[in-house]
Amino acid sequence: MLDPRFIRENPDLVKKAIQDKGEKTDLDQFFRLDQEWRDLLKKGDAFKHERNQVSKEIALLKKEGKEAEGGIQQMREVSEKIQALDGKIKELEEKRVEILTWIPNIPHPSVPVGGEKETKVIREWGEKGKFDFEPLPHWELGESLGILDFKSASKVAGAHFTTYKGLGARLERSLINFMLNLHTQKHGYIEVFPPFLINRPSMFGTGQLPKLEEDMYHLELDDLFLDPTAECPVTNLHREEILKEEDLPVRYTAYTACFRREAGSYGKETRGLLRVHQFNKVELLQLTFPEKSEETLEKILRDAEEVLKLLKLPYRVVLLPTREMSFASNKTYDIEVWAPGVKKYLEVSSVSNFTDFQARRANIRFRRRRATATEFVHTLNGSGLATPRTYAALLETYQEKDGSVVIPEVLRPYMDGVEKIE
RNA sequence: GGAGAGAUGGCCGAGUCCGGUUGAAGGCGCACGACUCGAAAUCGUGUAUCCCUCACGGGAUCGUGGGUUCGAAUCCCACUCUCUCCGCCA
Repeated sequence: MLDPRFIRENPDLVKKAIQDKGEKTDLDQFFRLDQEWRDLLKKGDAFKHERNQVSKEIALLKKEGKEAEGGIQQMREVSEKIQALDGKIKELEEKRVEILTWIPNIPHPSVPVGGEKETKVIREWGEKGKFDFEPLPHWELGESLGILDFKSASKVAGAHFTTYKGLGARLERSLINFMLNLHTQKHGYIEVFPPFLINRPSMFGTGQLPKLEEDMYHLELDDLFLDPTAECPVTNLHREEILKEEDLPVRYTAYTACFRREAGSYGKETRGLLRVHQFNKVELLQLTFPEKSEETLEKILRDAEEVLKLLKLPYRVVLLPTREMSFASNKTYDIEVWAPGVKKYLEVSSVSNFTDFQARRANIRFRRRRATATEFVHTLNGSGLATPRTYAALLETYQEKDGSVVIPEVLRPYMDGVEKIE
């Protein structure tokens, strides 16, 4: 959510952001409602002031045992007016906030304007391996090795789910542990293990609601959502809080399962592990000072890249253009790992600076030492990393001609020394 | 799921029966100042948030939402959450 005052003062900037992000929010309607709301608010406050004054007088008179019927009569009328006004004010306020929640965050000036074509490659890392045989896609490798089983998963849950088996399950768990250890031990994050079910106010807080309701699994009976990304539960750990200066920056890393309906995203890129309804992800998240968020974005990006470097998986970093980034984001980098079997770069991480957008919705503030005013923190997060596509790239990159897969060295301690799956 | 207790400012905690100068006593914490070579201790002062307004000022908020009333932290209703006990259960 943007600051209404900022919107009033920078209507053109906000309009441009709406346009650049491909949203359709009616800003003029917002201004009409906002003005009307403020006018009525002023009127209502004047009546309330009168009521408060006279009520005090009545209290005094009563205390002295005197008659106060005149004032009471007068206030009866005023109260009716207040009630009528309050009704209208509330209605306007709701409409106003409704529009407010549909205004996206403003993209950073460095973000290219436009759609997918404008995606900018920032850097590439690693040598794409040369194979003296035709590398297989991970689903073929996984099934022939007996470590990935899509059939049994579909029996249990449906299409686009996976069962990991044997050393395959072990490999998945190793990846998660490796990443968590890296981020907690080398990068200074505190590990958290949050709930996987999330309530409506929290989902609003991080900006998934109202826009993405259809993309999430929802438990109707309890009105809870299945965690689509650890960003949701972890950011909301601090919802409605005022942090102290010394609490910042807050750095969390969290493993969670992630659940996404992926409604409407059929087509290509859906085979094997490329697009699944349930996956594992280790997330990096920071709450920080407004003046620090830009450098923090770069830091989180590096922390996430480190995972691929250690796994020795070639990747590239891209800067998303305005239409590709999320509603709440100010600037987003994607990390894409090279998967030689499917011969594609696969998105394994999305690293975003949300500036104060989520903090305002979730009401996460901080106070500087010696300051009286509160400020909104800046929230940032990035996957560090999502496992399915990392797993896919790993199988495809480390495959041998005989269909076996070598375990990257950094993972071997987590695999009890297993060097190869065959 | 059943029974009971509770939800008040950064924290603890009065006030709620008997509605009225209570945005809220007291304490802790924190900030500033005095004392001190410095510190501790002590003393003094200050210390919720949000909204409207250029400002003066005004309004709102005592878990959330309704209601009663001229007036609600205080009365009524619903809901949410926390704690204790019982039941059930991975």
